Amino acid sequence: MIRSISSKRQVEPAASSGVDIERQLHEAQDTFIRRWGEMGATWGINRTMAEIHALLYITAQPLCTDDVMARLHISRGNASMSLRALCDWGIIHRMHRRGQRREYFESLSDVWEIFSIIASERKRREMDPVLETIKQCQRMLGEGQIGQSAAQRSDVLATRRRLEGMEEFMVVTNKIFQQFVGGAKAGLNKVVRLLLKAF
Amino acid sequence: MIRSISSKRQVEPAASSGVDIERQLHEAQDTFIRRWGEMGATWGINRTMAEIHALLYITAQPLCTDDVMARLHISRGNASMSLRALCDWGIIHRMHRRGQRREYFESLSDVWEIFSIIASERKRREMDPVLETIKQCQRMLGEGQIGQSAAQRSDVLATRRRLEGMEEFMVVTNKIFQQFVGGAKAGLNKVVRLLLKAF
DNA sequence: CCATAGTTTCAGTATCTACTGAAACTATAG
DNA sequence: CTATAGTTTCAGTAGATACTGAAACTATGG
Repeated sequence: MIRSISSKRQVEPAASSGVDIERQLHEAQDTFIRRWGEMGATWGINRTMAEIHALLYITAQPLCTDDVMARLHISRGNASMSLRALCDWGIIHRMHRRGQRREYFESLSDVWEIFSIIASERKRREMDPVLETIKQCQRMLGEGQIGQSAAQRSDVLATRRRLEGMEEFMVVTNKIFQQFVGGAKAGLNKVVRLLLKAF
Repeated sequence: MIRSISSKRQVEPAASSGVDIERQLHEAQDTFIRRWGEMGATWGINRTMAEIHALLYITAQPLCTDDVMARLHISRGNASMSLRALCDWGIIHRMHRRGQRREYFESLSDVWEIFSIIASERKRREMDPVLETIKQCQRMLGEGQIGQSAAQRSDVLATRRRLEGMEEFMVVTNKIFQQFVGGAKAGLNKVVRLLLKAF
């Protein structure tokens, strides 16, 4: 019996059925989706949102809310809200099919664009507040440091220098970042072109 | 009464006491530490570790475990383990003071170096596995796609194209990244110099 | 070998975030 | 207006992570 199965495989190497192919495609997609979700989770994007996006990206087809629910085993509320959030970010789009009331969603196809959107959002929400805090700290240390002991003076100076170091780093990083992001929207960007030329 | 207070301030503008200065420094440092901890949390570095590092960075002084515990109100176990983890990462160092058995810790002072260490670690833990998964998916779709319907063939091809798009993006991003990181260790790096020249 | 400083482990707990399932609400076609 | 598709809200809960406090363990100086 075992032999007959394996011999069958040998006889019909190219005859994998349509069902097999579909299952294989499905499995490959799920592998990608799962990994993408895990990565998203450690990047401050919640797992489900990352998975929905991965699904739309990898299938390269418009799917409706029920498709997403079924494929990822999530509730209607979750699917609906997550899809809306992804639309708000602009990394997926709503799509109508004429003659159908039902709405479909599809992912942007350009990875550079997707990442530039995500990255800009993260910069705004995470880098900018830190820069603001650094400035605030600098203001707090800018006033009234006359008359203290030498030791205190040097402590204040040391902290100020550290704040400056951090500020400089973030400002420069932001500049690089904006080049990367701004350029990405116009296809292969300036930074990339420069780098590929240079190395 | 109110007037007398304000006039006193005018008369002695430079006479803020040593205690005031210390409190002010302390507050500014805490502000930074808190914000840094929040940022770390959304970046996959846990809040306490980020705070410990922020403390050592911003005070610019070697502190011992008990200092850290007291300043951040955390338990001995937590402090000890987090300090060890930071040492393992290499963004803080142990330091001995002669004649004392007690160990002190101090932060690297170069922000570029700190970030290149953190970033490399994140790349290794998060980007690399994704690249690996993409390759795995490609292998899964590389075999046995003969004999299926035209629709199935096109689905498989579409998914393959998406995998390729993602792979290309990650490979290029990794290259940029390594330049950034590798160069950072040698002070202002190649990427930065290129960019500052170009823009 | 003892005393002490320091480190690691761990069970229990607190905290946080995301998710479900249901209900309420809104929009549209007929 | 009614039926239906679709969206939003929310209370309760599940699951994950990180933290504490204590105990066990390790290393070192004397």
